[in-house]
Amino acid sequence: MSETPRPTDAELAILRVLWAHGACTVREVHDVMASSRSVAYTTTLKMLQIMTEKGLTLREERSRQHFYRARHPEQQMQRRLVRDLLDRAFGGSTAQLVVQALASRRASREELDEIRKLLASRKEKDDE
Amino acid sequence: MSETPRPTDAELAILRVLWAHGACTVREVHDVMASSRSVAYTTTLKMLQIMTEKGLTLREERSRQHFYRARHPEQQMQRRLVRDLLDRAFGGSTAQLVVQALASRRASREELDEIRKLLASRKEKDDE
DNA sequence: GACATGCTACGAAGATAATCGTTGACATAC
DNA sequence: GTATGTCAACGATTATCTTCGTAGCATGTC
Repeated sequence: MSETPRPTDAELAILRVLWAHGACTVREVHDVMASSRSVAYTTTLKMLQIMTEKGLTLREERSRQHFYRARHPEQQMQRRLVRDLLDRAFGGSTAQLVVQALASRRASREELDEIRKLLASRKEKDDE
Repeated sequence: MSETPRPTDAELAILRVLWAHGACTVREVHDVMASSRSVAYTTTLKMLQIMTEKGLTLREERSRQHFYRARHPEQQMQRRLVRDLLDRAFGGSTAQLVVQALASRRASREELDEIRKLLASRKEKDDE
Protein backbone atom coordinates (compact mmCIF):
# COMPACT_ATOMS: atom_id res chain seq x y z
CA MET A 1 0.00 0.00 0.00
CA SER A 2 2.71 2.43 0.94
CA GLU A 3 4.08 2.30 -2.58
CA THR A 4 0.73 3.34 -4.04
CA PRO A 5 0.13 7.07 -3.99
CA ARG A 6 -2.76 8.73 -2.24
CA PRO A 7 -5.70 8.80 -4.65
CA THR A 8 -6.81 12.16 -5.96
CA ASP A 9 -10.42 13.27 -5.66
CA ALA A 10 -11.37 11.91 -9.06
CA GLU A 11 -9.56 8.68 -8.39
CA LEU A 12 -11.23 8.22 -5.05
CA ALA A 13 -14.63 8.71 -6.64
CA ILE A 14 -13.86 5.89 -9.04
CA LEU A 15 -12.52 3.69 -6.26
CA ARG A 16 -15.78 4.12 -4.41
CA VAL A 17 -17.66 2.78 -7.41
CA LEU A 18 -15.34 -0.21 -7.59
CA TRP A 19 -15.64 -0.93 -3.88
CA ALA A 20 -19.41 -0.78 -4.10
CA HIS A 21 -19.77 -2.86 -7.24
CA GLY A 22 -16.75 -5.14 -7.30
CA ALA A 23 -15.01 -5.74 -10.63
CA CYS A 24 -16.47 -3.49 -13.32
CA THR A 25 -16.01 -2.73 -16.96
CA VAL A 26 -15.18 0.82 -17.93
CA ARG A 27 -18.74 1.17 -19.14
CA GLU A 28 -20.17 0.23 -15.77
CA VAL A 29 -17.92 2.60 -13.88
CA HIS A 30 -18.61 5.35 -16.34
CA ASP A 31 -22.37 5.00 -16.15
CA VAL A 32 -22.25 5.45 -12.40
CA MET A 33 -19.91 8.42 -12.67
CA ALA A 34 -21.94 10.05 -15.41
CA SER A 35 -25.12 9.82 -13.37
CA SER A 36 -23.80 12.46 -10.99
CA ARG A 37 -21.31 14.49 -13.03
CA SER A 38 -21.05 15.14 -16.73
CA VAL A 39 -17.96 13.34 -17.90
CA ALA A 40 -16.87 11.71 -21.15
CA TYR A 41 -16.45 7.95 -21.42
CA THR A 42 -12.85 8.32 -22.46
CA THR A 43 -12.13 10.33 -19.34
CA THR A 44 -13.22 7.46 -17.14
CA LEU A 45 -11.23 5.06 -19.27
CA LYS A 46 -8.12 7.19 -19.04
CA MET A 47 -8.50 7.54 -15.31
CA LEU A 48 -8.70 3.77 -14.92
CA GLN A 49 -5.61 3.32 -17.06
CA ILE A 50 -3.70 5.85 -15.00
CA MET A 51 -4.91 4.31 -11.77
CA THR A 52 -3.72 0.90 -12.93
CA GLU A 53 -0.32 2.36 -13.72
CA LYS A 54 -0.19 3.85 -10.25
CA GLY A 55 -1.24 0.61 -8.62
CA LEU A 56 -4.58 1.84 -7.36
CA THR A 57 -6.55 -0.60 -9.50
CA LEU A 58 -6.00 -3.99 -11.10
CA ARG A 59 -6.99 -4.82 -14.65
CA GLU A 60 -8.20 -8.17 -15.78
CA GLU A 61 -8.51 -8.65 -19.53
CA ARG A 62 -11.30 -11.16 -19.65
CA SER A 63 -12.79 -11.01 -23.12
CA ARG A 64 -12.34 -8.03 -25.32
CA GLN A 65 -13.45 -5.86 -22.46
CA HIS A 66 -11.27 -5.23 -19.46
CA PHE A 67 -12.44 -5.55 -15.91
CA TYR A 68 -11.10 -3.24 -13.27
CA ARG A 69 -11.18 -3.63 -9.54
CA ALA A 70 -9.72 -1.77 -6.59
CA ARG A 71 -6.36 -3.08 -5.56
CA HIS A 72 -6.75 -2.33 -1.88
CA PRO A 73 -9.80 -3.01 0.28
CA GLU A 74 -11.94 -0.04 1.14
CA GLN A 75 -11.26 -0.01 4.86
CA GLN A 76 -7.53 -0.22 4.36
CA MET A 77 -7.61 2.83 2.11
CA GLN A 78 -9.92 4.67 4.46
CA ARG A 79 -7.53 3.99 7.30
CA ARG A 80 -4.69 5.34 5.29
CA LEU A 81 -6.56 8.49 4.35
CA VAL A 82 -7.53 9.13 7.95
CA ARG A 83 -4.00 8.62 9.11
CA ASP A 84 -2.86 10.98 6.42
CA LEU A 85 -5.26 13.70 7.48
CA LEU A 86 -4.31 13.04 11.08
CA ASP A 87 -0.71 13.81 10.30
CA ARG A 88 -1.28 16.71 7.96
CA ALA A 89 -3.92 18.61 9.89
CA PHE A 90 -4.11 17.33 13.45
CA GLY A 91 -0.53 16.79 14.48
CA GLY A 92 -1.41 13.15 15.03
CA SER A 93 -4.06 13.77 17.67
CA THR A 94 -6.82 11.23 17.11
CA ALA A 95 -8.89 12.80 19.85
CA GLN A 96 -8.91 16.17 18.11
CA LEU A 97 -9.90 14.53 14.87
CA VAL A 98 -12.82 12.77 16.52
CA VAL A 99 -13.87 16.01 18.18
CA GLN A 100 -14.03 17.75 14.84
CA ALA A 101 -15.66 14.79 13.15
CA LEU A 102 -18.49 14.95 15.65
CA ALA A 103 -18.68 18.73 15.46
CA SER A 104 -18.69 18.90 11.70
CA ARG A 105 -21.99 17.26 11.17
CA ARG A 106 -24.57 16.07 13.54
CA ALA A 107 -23.86 12.38 13.81
CA SER A 108 -27.01 10.41 14.36
CA ARG A 109 -27.72 8.92 17.76
CA GLU A 110 -27.23 5.50 16.23
CA GLU A 111 -23.79 6.47 15.06
CA LEU A 112 -22.87 7.82 18.48
CA ASP A 113 -23.97 4.58 20.07
CA GLU A 114 -21.92 2.67 17.56
CA ILE A 115 -18.87 4.71 18.44
CA ARG A 116 -19.47 4.19 22.17
CA LYS A 117 -19.66 0.46 21.63
CA LEU A 118 -16.48 0.53 19.66
CA LEU A 119 -14.72 2.36 22.45
CA ALA A 120 -16.02 -0.06 25.03
CA SER A 121 -14.70 -3.08 23.15
CA ARG A 122 -11.47 -1.26 22.62
CA LYS A 123 -11.17 -0.69 26.34
CA GLU A 124 -11.54 -4.40 27.05
CA LYS A 125 -8.77 -5.16 24.64
CA ASP A 126 -6.51 -2.55 26.19
CA ASP A 127 -7.20 -3.89 29.66
CA GLU A 128 -6.24 -7.44 28.77
CA MET B 1 -15.04 29.75 4.33
CA SER B 2 -16.90 28.02 1.57
CA GLU B 3 -15.46 30.42 -0.96
CA THR B 4 -11.92 29.54 0.08
CA PRO B 5 -10.57 26.42 -1.58
CA ARG B 6 -9.35 23.40 0.29
CA PRO B 7 -5.67 23.93 1.08
CA THR B 8 -3.14 21.75 -0.68
CA ASP B 9 -0.55 19.79 1.27
CA ALA B 10 2.06 22.52 1.07
CA GLU B 11 -0.48 25.16 1.99
CA LEU B 12 -1.70 23.20 4.96
CA ALA B 13 1.85 22.84 6.22
CA ILE B 14 2.20 26.62 6.16
CA LEU B 15 -1.17 27.13 7.80
CA ARG B 16 -0.06 24.91 10.64
CA VAL B 17 2.92 27.17 11.24
CA LEU B 18 0.66 30.22 11.27
CA TRP B 19 -1.82 28.62 13.63
CA ALA B 20 0.97 27.64 16.01
CA HIS B 21 2.78 30.98 15.93
CA GLY B 22 0.15 33.55 15.12
CA ALA B 23 1.03 36.36 12.72
CA CYS B 24 4.44 35.73 11.14
CA THR B 25 6.79 37.30 8.68
CA VAL B 26 7.81 35.26 5.68
CA ARG B 27 11.16 34.78 7.33
CA GLU B 28 9.62 33.24 10.43
CA VAL B 29 7.42 30.89 8.46
CA HIS B 30 10.27 29.95 6.22
CA ASP B 31 12.65 29.15 9.06
CA VAL B 32 10.14 26.72 10.50
CA MET B 33 9.50 25.13 7.12
CA ALA B 34 13.18 24.90 6.29
CA SER B 35 13.93 23.12 9.55
CA SER B 36 12.12 20.04 8.28
CA ARG B 37 12.34 20.24 4.50
CA SER B 38 14.83 21.91 2.21
CA VAL B 39 13.00 24.74 0.56
CA ALA B 40 14.00 28.13 -0.82
CA TYR B 41 12.91 31.34 0.87
CA THR B 42 11.19 32.56 -2.26
CA THR B 43 9.14 29.39 -2.39
CA THR B 44 7.65 30.12 1.00
CA LEU B 45 7.09 33.72 -0.03
CA LYS B 46 5.35 32.71 -3.21
CA MET B 47 3.17 30.23 -1.38
CA LEU B 48 2.06 32.91 1.06
CA GLN B 49 1.27 35.27 -1.81
CA ILE B 50 -0.80 32.62 -3.55
CA MET B 51 -2.53 31.69 -0.33
CA THR B 52 -3.46 35.31 0.23
CA GLU B 53 -4.88 35.50 -3.28
CA LYS B 54 -6.93 32.40 -2.55
CA GLY B 55 -8.15 33.76 0.73
CA LEU B 56 -6.39 31.23 2.93
CA THR B 57 -4.22 33.84 4.61
CA LEU B 58 -4.39 37.56 5.37
CA ARG B 59 -1.52 39.97 4.80
CA GLU B 60 -0.80 42.93 6.97
CA GLU B 61 1.83 45.34 5.67
CA ARG B 62 3.14 46.68 8.92
CA SER B 63 6.55 48.11 8.19
CA ARG B 64 8.47 47.14 5.13
CA GLN B 65 7.92 43.55 6.05
CA HIS B 66 4.57 41.89 5.67
CA PHE B 67 2.89 39.86 8.34
CA TYR B 68 0.79 36.89 7.39
CA ARG B 69 -1.79 35.07 9.42
CA ALA B 70 -4.29 32.32 8.80
CA ARG B 71 -7.65 33.63 7.74
CA HIS B 72 -9.66 30.87 9.36
CA PRO B 73 -9.19 29.40 12.83
CA GLU B 74 -7.52 26.04 13.03
CA GLN B 75 -10.48 24.10 14.32
CA GLN B 76 -12.77 25.49 11.67
CA MET B 77 -10.43 24.36 8.94
CA GLN B 78 -9.95 20.99 10.60
CA ARG B 79 -13.68 20.55 10.74
CA ARG B 80 -13.95 21.33 7.08
CA LEU B 81 -11.20 18.89 6.14
CA VAL B 82 -12.80 16.14 8.16
CA ARG B 83 -16.16 16.79 6.61
CA ASP B 84 -14.51 16.70 3.23
CA LEU B 85 -12.90 13.34 3.88
CA LEU B 86 -16.14 12.10 5.35
CA ASP B 87 -17.92 12.84 2.09
CA ARG B 88 -15.21 11.72 -0.26
CA ALA B 89 -14.20 8.47 1.39
CA PHE B 90 -16.78 7.44 3.97
CA GLY B 91 -20.12 8.20 2.35
CA GLY B 92 -20.80 10.54 5.24
CA SER B 93 -20.57 7.89 7.96
CA THR B 94 -18.95 9.50 10.98
CA ALA B 95 -18.92 6.18 12.80
CA GLN B 96 -16.90 4.52 10.08
CA LEU B 97 -14.43 7.36 10.10
CA VAL B 98 -13.97 7.07 13.83
CA VAL B 99 -13.57 3.32 13.51
CA GLN B 100 -10.74 3.73 11.06
CA ALA B 101 -9.19 6.55 13.03
CA LEU B 102 -8.94 4.27 16.02
CA ALA B 103 -7.91 1.27 13.94
CA SER B 104 -4.73 2.97 12.92
CA ARG B 105 -3.66 2.24 16.50
CA ARG B 106 -2.09 5.56 17.09
CA ALA B 107 -4.50 6.62 19.75
CA SER B 108 -3.04 6.52 23.22
CA ARG B 109 -5.08 5.44 26.21
CA GLU B 110 -5.28 9.07 27.25
CA GLU B 111 -6.75 9.98 23.93
CA LEU B 112 -9.29 7.20 24.17
CA ASP B 113 -10.36 8.48 27.56
CA GLU B 114 -10.65 11.94 26.13
CA ILE B 115 -12.90 10.66 23.37
CA ARG B 116 -15.04 8.76 25.86
CA LYS B 117 -15.48 11.92 27.89
CA LEU B 118 -16.45 13.81 24.80
CA LEU B 119 -19.07 11.24 23.95
CA ALA B 120 -20.41 11.26 27.46
CA SER B 121 -20.92 15.00 27.44
CA ARG B 122 -22.44 14.72 24.03
CA LYS B 123 -24.90 12.17 25.35
CA GLU B 124 -26.03 14.50 28.11
CA LYS B 125 -26.72 17.17 25.59
CA ASP B 126 -28.68 14.77 23.41
CA ASP B 127 -30.73 13.62 26.37
CA GLU B 128 -31.78 17.10 27.39
C1' DG C 1 27.78 57.71 -2.69
C1' DA C 2 29.00 52.79 -3.12
C1' DC C 3 28.13 48.46 -1.22
C1' DA C 4 26.09 44.77 1.27
C1' DT C 5 21.91 43.00 3.17
C1' DG C 6 17.17 41.83 3.58
C1' DC C 7 12.89 42.23 1.65
C1' DT C 8 8.89 41.75 -2.04
C1' DA C 9 7.46 40.97 -6.78
C1' DC C 10 7.45 38.54 -10.97
C1' DG C 11 7.89 35.08 -14.35
C1' DA C 12 9.19 30.67 -15.81
C1' DA C 13 9.76 25.89 -15.45
C1' DG C 14 8.69 21.16 -14.28
C1' DA C 15 5.39 18.01 -12.34
C1' DT C 16 0.90 16.30 -11.70
C1' DA C 17 -4.33 16.26 -12.58
C1' DA C 18 -8.17 16.02 -15.35
C1' DT C 19 -10.37 16.28 -19.59
C1' DC C 20 -11.66 14.79 -24.18
C1' DG C 21 -11.12 14.06 -29.44
C1' DT C 22 -9.44 10.91 -32.62
C1' DT C 23 -7.97 6.56 -34.15
C1' DG C 24 -7.89 1.82 -35.05
C1' DA C 25 -9.30 -2.93 -33.59
C1' DC C 26 -12.94 -6.01 -33.16
C1' DA C 27 -17.42 -7.69 -33.27
C1' DT C 28 -22.30 -8.20 -34.85
C1' DA C 29 -26.23 -7.36 -37.95
C1' DC C 30 -27.99 -7.21 -42.16
C1' DG D 1 -18.63 -8.03 -46.91
C1' DT D 2 -20.20 -3.61 -45.67
C1' DA D 3 -22.13 -0.79 -42.22
C1' DT D 4 -22.80 0.12 -37.32
C1' DG D 5 -21.58 0.18 -32.78
C1' DT D 6 -18.45 -0.76 -28.86
C1' DC D 7 -14.12 -0.89 -27.11
C1' DA D 8 -9.12 0.35 -25.66
C1' DA D 9 -5.25 3.22 -26.72
C1' DC D 10 -3.00 7.41 -27.39
C1' DG D 11 -1.91 12.25 -27.68
C1' DA D 12 -3.04 16.92 -26.91
C1' DT D 13 -4.79 20.32 -23.95
C1' DT D 14 -5.84 22.92 -20.02
C1' DA D 15 -5.45 23.80 -15.29
C1' DT D 16 -3.20 23.52 -10.95
C1' DC D 17 0.82 22.81 -7.80
C1' DT D 18 5.33 23.58 -6.46
C1' DT D 19 9.59 25.25 -7.01
C1' DC D 20 13.10 28.73 -7.56
C1' DG D 21 16.05 32.25 -10.17
C1' DT D 22 16.23 36.93 -11.14
C1' DA D 23 15.20 41.58 -10.54
C1' DG D 24 14.15 45.62 -8.11
C1' DC D 25 13.49 48.36 -3.94
C1' DA D 26 14.61 49.98 0.65
C1' DT D 27 17.82 50.48 4.52
C1' DG D 28 21.94 50.72 6.97
C1' DT D 29 27.36 50.85 6.88
C1' DC D 30 31.65 52.53 5.71
